[in-house]
Amino acid sequence: MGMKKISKDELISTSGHLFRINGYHNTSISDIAAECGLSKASVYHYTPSKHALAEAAIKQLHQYFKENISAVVYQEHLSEYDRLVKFSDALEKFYTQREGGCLIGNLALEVTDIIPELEKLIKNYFTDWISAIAHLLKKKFGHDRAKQLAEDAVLQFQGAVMMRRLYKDVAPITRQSRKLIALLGDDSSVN
Amino acid sequence: MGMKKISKDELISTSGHLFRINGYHNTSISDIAAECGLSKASVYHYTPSKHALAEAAIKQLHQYFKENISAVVYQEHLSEYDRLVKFSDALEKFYTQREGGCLIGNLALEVTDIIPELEKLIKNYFTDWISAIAHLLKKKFGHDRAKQLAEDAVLQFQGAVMMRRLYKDVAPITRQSRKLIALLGDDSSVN
Amino acid sequence: MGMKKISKDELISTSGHLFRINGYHNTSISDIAAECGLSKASVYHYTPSKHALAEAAIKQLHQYFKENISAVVYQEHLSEYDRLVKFSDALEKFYTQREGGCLIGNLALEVTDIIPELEKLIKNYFTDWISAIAHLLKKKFGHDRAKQLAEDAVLQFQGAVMMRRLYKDVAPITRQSRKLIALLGDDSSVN
Amino acid sequence: MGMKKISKDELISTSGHLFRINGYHNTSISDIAAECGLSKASVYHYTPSKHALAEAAIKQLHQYFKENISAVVYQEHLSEYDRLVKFSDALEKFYTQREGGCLIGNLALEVTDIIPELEKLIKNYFTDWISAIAHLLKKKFGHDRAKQLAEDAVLQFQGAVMMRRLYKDVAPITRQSRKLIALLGDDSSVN
DNA sequence: TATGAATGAGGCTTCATTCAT
DNA sequence: GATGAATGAAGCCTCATTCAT
Repeated sequence: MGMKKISKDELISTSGHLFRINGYHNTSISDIAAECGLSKASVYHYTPSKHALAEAAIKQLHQYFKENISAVVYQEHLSEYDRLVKFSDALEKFYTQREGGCLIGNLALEVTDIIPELEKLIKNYFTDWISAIAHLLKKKFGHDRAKQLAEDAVLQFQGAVMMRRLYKDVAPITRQSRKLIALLGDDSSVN
Repeated sequence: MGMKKISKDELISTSGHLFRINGYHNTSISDIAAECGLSKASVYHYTPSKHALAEAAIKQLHQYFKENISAVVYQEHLSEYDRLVKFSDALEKFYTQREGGCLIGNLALEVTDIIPELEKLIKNYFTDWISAIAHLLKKKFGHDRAKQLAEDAVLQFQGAVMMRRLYKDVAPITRQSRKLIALLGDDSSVN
Repeated sequence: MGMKKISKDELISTSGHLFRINGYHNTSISDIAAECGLSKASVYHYTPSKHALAEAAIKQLHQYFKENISAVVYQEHLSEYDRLVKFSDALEKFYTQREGGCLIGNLALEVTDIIPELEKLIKNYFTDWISAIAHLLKKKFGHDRAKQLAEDAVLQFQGAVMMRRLYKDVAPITRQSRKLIALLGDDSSVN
Repeated sequence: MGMKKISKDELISTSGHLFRINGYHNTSISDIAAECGLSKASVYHYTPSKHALAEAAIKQLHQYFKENISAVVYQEHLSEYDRLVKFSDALEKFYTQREGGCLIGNLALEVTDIIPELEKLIKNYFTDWISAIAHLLKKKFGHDRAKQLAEDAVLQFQGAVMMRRLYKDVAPITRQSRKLIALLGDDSSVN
């Protein structure tokens, strides 16, 4: 009883996982503890509260997003189009792989009113996401329109992720990915 | 104490309202009772359980949707375009007026795993919605493509509604409405 | 299930009893429930919190004090001396009968820092007590000195009650009662 | 983390300090550890339990009392009166300086039932205190009356210390000190 | 129909304590 | 000696639900 069973990072990602799949309220500290092979009390060795766990999970995911998904966007040696493709693919893969939708989107709906501190974090995440896309669209569409298109792209992914959860079908996600890429594609028919 | 006469319908819509604004888990029978001017125990004269209340709220909203929003779609004496405009406007108004997002979308995320009976109901709702839109797009786009476009439209509204909740800005909703209409619009440029 | 097992007043006095005997922290809601023949959850049918129970117990005791102990003090048709005797006897009887000391004195030490709302209530109680005694001493000693003597009398009772708890001997209480009466007695030797 | 070397004595006096200010139940081992710059686990290198800490704190204070406060009482080369003045002054200073009342008095109320071993220790402390005072009063008042007066003096200090805690005013303490001295004062009038 | 009373189950959190390093 | 990790037990409180009136 002194050998680490898990790291704080693992606790947070496990919590995030459960929150995403089952929802915040529907995930008890007991569930988290069980999933981690810890006792309930031990969870509190790593975190002061369930709220804090949600907060940490959001931050962790945001960090992951920055490092593994949106980073390409700022690799200025690549063409905007290439960057958009890479970004979009990464996003698609990300949401295609994990069931249960988008942790942050889900938490946005479920706990924003209950844990006001999270609102800012959640907005930060989406704002970053929108900015990343807008950054690539700016040259072609101008600042304002790029912003709008980016916002729409994000909201489409969120909607797609919800549909995927409901219908167990990843097609909508793939489709939004293609629509995003098409924004910088030659021309033609995609809407 | 209250002696307020309320109808079952009012109870259900009040429940739906609270579920939408505060979430399912974050709305207690007590909250519902208080909002209706009833005692907690009295709520159980109208419904056998909280689950049932969620179920009823979904059905009620679905019904409302059919009667007040999607009905136009099948008024075959109007042009597809006119019907789409009316439908889209109704939808926009619907989501623009009520804060807290989409009851059914929210419930989809929060209670689908916990009350399996609801999954079918929720799917029915979205399927109806998709069908309604697809019905209008069929002639122009063909069955399959219409279905896809309709699904995308729905998912865009859902995403927009989430954004609106987060950023307190209805613009995204309005935008999705216009995009939907543009699908049958004369020419080009909207994506 | 539906027949009253206890009244709110009984719950409060039972709580007060246990707080006085065992202390606030050392009395659990479980203990209170058991003593009342209720389940833990049922306690919350009558009170919103343990804090509130302490608050209510203080108020209840204060009320009892006003109605049954300090009331005599203001029966202006009696001589000051007679009133002091009656008051002092009542006080002696009160503290002699119940083990565990003074609820309010105990709570003053244990929860004042933890439930700041209680501080005012506790002060109110002691201030009333002091005022009652001072009211009787005023004529003989003048306002300021009467106040001091009254404060000392109160503090002596509190100290006596603590000693009684420790040594299981009521003599100190009886002694303080006599000393208080002697303040308006003929003259002589009591200090 | 802290690596602060502290002695067992410091741990005990810090514990006593916290117990006095915040109460026994309201002071956690964590609090004590933090105040000492130790980790929670390290506290257990100095003491086997929280109970033992309370016990040690009482003994430590008792020892302090004997060495620094009551010692004068037995310096038979001084007059009783002079010794009483010195004793009383020391006591007044002692209780005036430290907020939170009397550790031992507080513990008497809060943990006597929960840690029966402490009862004897607490009685010992007060018995020593009473004996010290009685020792000085014996000649003038006779053994029995001296004992009573001493007990009353102690109980008055305890009451005063409680009042001081509640009203943040040291006057009552000072007053009891003067009353004690007056017992051997030349003449009359103090009660 | 309406509701006050009651409750089992469960949720979050704290805490004293142990133990391997 | 010092401490991070872990935990059983317990505490406060909420909640959906039942039932007698």
